[in-house]
Formats: sequence, C-alpha cells, structure tokens
Amino acid sequence: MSSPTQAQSVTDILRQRILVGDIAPGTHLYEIPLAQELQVSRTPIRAALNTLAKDGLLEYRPNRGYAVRHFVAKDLSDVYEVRAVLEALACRIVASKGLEPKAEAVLRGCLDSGDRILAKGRLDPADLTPYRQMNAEFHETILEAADNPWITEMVKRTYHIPFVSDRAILWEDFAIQQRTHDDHHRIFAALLNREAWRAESIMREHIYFAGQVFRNFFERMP
Amino acid sequence: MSSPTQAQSVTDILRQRILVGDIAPGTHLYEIPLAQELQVSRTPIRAALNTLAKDGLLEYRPNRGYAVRHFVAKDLSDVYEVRAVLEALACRIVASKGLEPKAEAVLRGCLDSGDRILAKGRLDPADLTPYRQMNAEFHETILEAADNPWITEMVKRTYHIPFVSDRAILWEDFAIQQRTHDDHHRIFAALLNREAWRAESIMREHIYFAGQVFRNFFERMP
DNA sequence: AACACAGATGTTGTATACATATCTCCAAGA
DNA sequence: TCTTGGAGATATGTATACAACATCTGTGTT
Repeated sequence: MSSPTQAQSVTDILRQRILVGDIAPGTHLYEIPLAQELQVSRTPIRAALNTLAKDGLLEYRPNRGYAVRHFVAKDLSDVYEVRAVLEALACRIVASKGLEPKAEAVLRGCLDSGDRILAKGRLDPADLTPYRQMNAEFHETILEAADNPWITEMVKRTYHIPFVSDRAILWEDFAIQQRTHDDHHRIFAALLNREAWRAESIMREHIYFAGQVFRNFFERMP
Repeated sequence: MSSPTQAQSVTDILRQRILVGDIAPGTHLYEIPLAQELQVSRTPIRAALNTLAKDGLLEYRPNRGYAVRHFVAKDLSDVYEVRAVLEALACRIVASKGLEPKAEAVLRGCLDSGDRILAKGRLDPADLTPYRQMNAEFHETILEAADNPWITEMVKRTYHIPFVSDRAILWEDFAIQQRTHDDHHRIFAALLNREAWRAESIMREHIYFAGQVFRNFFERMP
C-alpha cells in the first residue's frame, strides 16, 4: 500500500477517477461494489466518501449515500472568482513584507523556465508537462511565502474541482500563454518592488481571466 | 436523537465543546473514552473526528489520532484576513448586480434593529443576543445574495474557528459597536447604489478591524 | 383506475471483533 | 551513562455482522 492508510489510498483513487471523468457526474456511489472492486472493506470506502464530500466533489444525503456532483459553467467561474481574491490576497501580503531570498530564487527559476519554453514561438505538446510544473511552482511558492495557512488550505481545496487546479492549463493558444507568462513577470516585479496593490491586482486578473478561458472551453464541451 | 445520524450529533457536540473551550487545545481525543461517554460506538466517533479535522478544529496524524488544535493570535488575524476578502468579494458581486427586493428588506430590518439597540447610548447585556442575531443575519444575507456557494461555504468554514463566527461579538466598547453598525449602514447604501468598489472596501475593513479587536482581546487572555 | 399500505429488497448507519501500527519502558550492551 | 533493541501495552485502522432506514413492488380497497 503506498499511502499510510487504505482510507487515504481509496480517497486518492476515487478523487482521481472523478476529476478525470472516469466516473460520470450524477453517478451514485454504492459502497459495497466499490469495496469489492478496490479489494477493501466498506470502512475505508466510507471514510473516503466522507472526505470527498467535504471537498465538494460528492453530494451527501443522510441515509441515502453519495453521488458525484454535477458541475456547470457557473461553478467554474464561481470557484475561480474565489481563487482570484485569495491568491491576490497572498500577493498583497508577500509584497507588503518583502520576498525571502529563497522564494525569490525559486520564482526566478520559474520565470526562466517559462521564458525558455515560450522562446520557441509555439506550444510544443512535449513542453506541457514542464510548463504545468513551472506554473504550479510559481503559484504555490507565493502562497507559501504569504505564510497564512488558511489561504493555502482554501486555495488547495479549490484545486480538487475539475479544471481549477494550478496544473490545469489549456495548451492551445500561444498568445494567451505568452500574456499569462508576462503576468508572472509583472507579478514578480511587483513583489520585488513591494508594490502591494499592483501585485494584488495583477494576480486577481491573472486568475480571473484563466477562469473565463476555462469557462469558455467548458461551455463548448459535450 | 435530534440529528438524522449519530455521527452528526456527535460532530455537533464535540464541535461545541471545543469552541466553548470545554476541551482544552492540545488535548488528544481518544476514541474509546469518547464512545463510552457519549454512549455510542467508535464508528460515529471516528466519523465526527474526521469531519472536525477537515474543518480545521483538530489535527490528524495517521495511526496517531486526533488532537485539539492550538490557536494563537496569528491564527485569528490570518482567518479574519481571509474572511475579509471573501465577504468583501460577496459585497462587490451583490453591488454589481443590484440588491433583490427581498434581501433589501431583510437588510433594512437589520439596520433598524441595530439602530434601536444602540439608541440607548449604552451596551445593555440583555441586548447582546438580539444584536448578535442581527449581525449574523446582515452578513449571511449578503453572502446568500452573492449567489456564489463557494464563498458562502468557505466563510461558513471560518465560523468554526473560535472567535471568528459572525456571532462572536465583544460587547464592551460602545464606540466600537457604534462605528461597526455605521459600517453596516454604509455597506447597505453602497449595495443599494451599486457602488461595487465602495461596498467591497468598507466590508473588507469592517471585518479586518473586527479581527484586530479580537486579536487584542485574545492576547490579553490566560 | 387510482390510491394506500404491507412486505420484500437493498443500501446506509452502527456496533464490535480482529489486525496493525505506535509508544513505553526496561534491560542489555557499548 | 548513554544508546539501542525488543516485549508488552495501548490506540488506531479494518473487516464484518447486524440494525435501521429508504425504496420498490404487488395486493387489496375505494
């Protein structure tokens, strides 16, 4: 078993399946079939379902069990709106108190990495994974630097929603990625210069816009 | 049994005890003694502990159980900072799209109620409960009006932290309450006039300041 | 034909026994 | 004296049996 407890393994497996779309929205999750399929008893299954419900991926009704939540376009913009103000808050805090040298170095690394990838002038599918990695590191470094566990925790919770993670990237439009990465440059500059309002504003728009892009994409889906 | 399931009853009981301070921070919660005391088996106890841990009231370590989280002054300001931007976001949204007549009526009622209580010129202990009720209704009405379940859910989650609920009020300094209630008037005016930035700014400061007040209070505690 | 109710069926909620991981403490060795 | 290893105790993790609740089905009544 990879995770310390089976309950956690089951949680990860089910979360993955739901996020990937392997289990369709609206599907009722029956405990006994899941237990048989995953070769565990109902106990860890129930713990996992409980966790996923609190993450917002499942809906729970007492005595009636759990069903996969149905997401619509509005959910996406709603969540991104929340993420936008939270990460913007983190930026304001970091800018106010200044960047630690260590965080500064990490952010510089992210900028360089993005610069190199985009220097090609086109979006190579092979670059998606490292770009995604870079993006996640950029955002998470700022969150950590804000040193407010509540912000971090709430933002991470939004990552559990389909299309909301900082690893969710639409690798299609070069112009958009270029602009997005330019945002990163400006956010970094603002943090370095301790321009709190500027860092806050850019980050808010940075994430809000991403939400709009995903909403558009989502609305054109099956 | 009042709640539909024992697990939920136990959750409510334990949450109350922790918030009231009946169970001291740092206390390790053993499943078997709790089960015996509450006259249930370990199963609903475990479900409750799981829930409270996800709410942030308990800390969980695999194979080592749950302990009541220890809150320090910084936690308070951190949480209030998050609550401030979230409720401010709700205000901005409501102001942008305008107040529904129903919500407008409720908010007017809150303002009247507060006016009447404060007209006495002093803080009567007997008025604390209705004032608290009024305050909760004011904030929750705005949250509902924003029609973004994610904001509501995350703000409600912060209420589970000691001293952070919209029902937590320091009923000591008349001048502070007067100013606070005046904030409510101005927030209402801004929502009515659809002044998004104004509603957002006042609400942000309104809650941020409350956080400072509680932090001061908290730091002078045993 | 429509409705109400009783029983059958299946799913979730709870209790409890067993498995496993962690902690305590003491003794043996360096 | 300090470290280390392991046996026993204790607490948590898991499996499973049973209880309670919800739903479905079929029958009888109006």
